[in-house]
This record gives sequence, C-alpha cells and structure tokens, in this order.
Amino acid sequence: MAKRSTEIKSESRSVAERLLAWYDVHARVLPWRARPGMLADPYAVWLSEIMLQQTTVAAVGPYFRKFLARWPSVAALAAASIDDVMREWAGLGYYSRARNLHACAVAVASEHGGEFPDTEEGLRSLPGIGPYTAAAIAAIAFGRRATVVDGNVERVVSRLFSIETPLPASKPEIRAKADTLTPDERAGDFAQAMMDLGATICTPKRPSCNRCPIASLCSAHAAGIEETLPRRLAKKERPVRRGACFVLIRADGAMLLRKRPAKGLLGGMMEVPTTPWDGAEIDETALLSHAPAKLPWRRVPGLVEHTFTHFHLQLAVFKAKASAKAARDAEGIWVSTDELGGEALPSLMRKVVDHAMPDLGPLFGKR
DNA sequence: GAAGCGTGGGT
DNA sequence: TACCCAAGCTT
Repeated sequence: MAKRSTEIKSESRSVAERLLAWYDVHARVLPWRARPGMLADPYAVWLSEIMLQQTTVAAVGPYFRKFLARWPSVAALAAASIDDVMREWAGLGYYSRARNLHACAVAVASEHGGEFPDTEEGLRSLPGIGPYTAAAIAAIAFGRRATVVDGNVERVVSRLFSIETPLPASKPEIRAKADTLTPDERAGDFAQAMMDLGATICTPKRPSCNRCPIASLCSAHAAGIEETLPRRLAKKERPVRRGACFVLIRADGAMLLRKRPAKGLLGGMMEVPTTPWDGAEIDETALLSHAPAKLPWRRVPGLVEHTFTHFHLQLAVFKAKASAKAARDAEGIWVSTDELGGEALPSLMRKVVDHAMPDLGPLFGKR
C-alpha cells in the first residue's frame, strides 16, 4: 500500500514537472498573462478570467484591451457608470457577467480597500467569482496552491485517467485527480499550462497527441480512446421561438430603443422594441398588437435568425416612420443612427438594425 | 442537479 | 451546412 501511494505521488509529480517545463517554452503570449515564473496583476487576471468564462481567447482579446485602456484599475472601474460598462461589454455575451463585474469592482473598492482578496474563500464571496475563477485568481495572481478546474482541465484529466463516467457526474472525480496533480509551487503556471494544453493540443476533436508532453502518461491515449473522452450526457434539443421587432424612425432619422429589464435574457441591454418571443407561428396581425405605436408598419422582407444557448429565435422586422404623436409618446430613447454603434446593443439587436437599415452598413465592427 | 444565460469561430 | 462548444456563475 505504501509503495503504491509512492508511485502515484511520483507519477503526479512527473505530470506537473513535464507540463511546467513545456509551459516554460510554449506558453501562449496573452495580454493579461505574466511570463512563466512570474505573478500577474490581480486586476488584469480577474478582468480576463471574467471575460473568458465560456468565451474564447480570440473573442476576449479586443474587449480586454478596451476595458484596460479605459479603466486601468479596479478603482477606475468601480467609479464607472454601469451603463458605460454595459456599452463596452456589448457583443461579448452573458451580460450578467458585466453587471457582476461592476458590482465586484465596487465591492473591492469599498469593502477591501481597493485590493482583491488573496484567498480562494475571500475571492469566492465576490459577485461573479465562482469556484473556477476564485482558484484561478488565487493561483495565477497570488501564487496560492489552488486546484483550478475548467473545461480544458476536465478534458485533459478525463483523458489522462480514462475517466469514462459522463460529465457532469464525473466532476468530483476529475477535481480529486486534478488536486493530486497540482504542485505546491507554481500552481498558477501549472493551471495555465493545463489550459494551454487543452486549448492547443488536447483539443476536443483530433487531439495532437504527437506533440503532447504527457502523452506517454495518458491512459486514454494508450487505449486509443482519447477522442471519445470526456463523455457527456446527451444535450437537449433547441426549441424555436418567434417574434417581431419594430424599427421606428423619427423625422430627424433617430431610432427608438428601449432598455431591457435588468435580469434575465440580455438583461440591462438596449433593444429595438420587440414582442414577447414564444413558439407561435409568425402572425403579422397578432405581432402588430405589440407595436410601440399605432402606425402603418411595413414588413421588412425576410427574418432575423439568432441562436441562443437554449433556443433558436426567428424575428420578423417591421419598420415605420414616427408620426409627431408617436415621436412624442413612444416609450424609450431616440438614438441617432451614427450613435447606434456606441449603444449597449447585443449582437441580436445589431442584426435587427442591419436587417432593417442595410444602408447604414453593418454595426458589427464599428465599435 | 438542472435550467437559464450569448456569441463567434472551428469543423 | 449544421452542429459543437469555450478559461462558468447564479438560482
């Protein structure tokens, strides 16, 4: 028994040593990252980790740079208005992250003297920081030994130990294995090495085992089953919901927008006035009962289609010129067309504007 | 534990 | 093309 325990420990150390040596040479250069062996700025680590939740490095890059340039410190971000933060976040998705980001900055500034807590427990108590993010910040910014488990680590560990129990039931086992692998020193570099490995070599499809520094230790590779792991429970199918948006244009060219409720889908973001979205077929008469004003609406041919995580959406688009009464009485704010790009419009609503006003040129990329 | 919550890039 | 799914958190 004692011998077996020693073997496991020896093998675990070998994984960490190999990964750290690999990381020293192959670490990806990312704007929020310190060089291997160094600790990174907690603010930059926190900001990047929130943005990276369920979001690719490529998508985060421009947003991280914009945020850091505009708000170089947690104090600066705490002093910003929530509306400015939502505008800057527009297009990145999962908008509760932006609200929690600002709330977290305010909490750090007002309750922690402007310094992030340096323990997992302290970090975990802040809005938007869950188990993964708390461990990542503690390890990467503060040099704590913390077990960092994200989707990459789940995949790498599932393969390394041939864990055939499907996710999410296997999470406790994966976490326990990841904990045995985590070294006492350089836990942050180890975590980033695992994530780099998962992102560039131990990929979901067609992993590049020939370039993997721990392939010789990998149980799934030895068995030739690496591509079948990790197993997952079958996903539910995506229902279709339908509705309509109403593009109302004032005589001076301004467009009517509304702010969505703070919570729920696209919470706190701006929208082109819209019907509720449900499973009913497109019925123009029924949809028009939700219009922001009684006007001669004209249907814009075609549909705007957009896929969310849990449903697919088809939107009809109606367009009208605002009467003097409508311009006076309609609920919402009027935005000139050249200021639309700076509004907190989620990607769906940018598609709606593009569909209704193709002459404006795409709102995407104009920010 | 399960559902709700965005988006764009890769295959 | 039509999926798949990414450095998850909250309720």
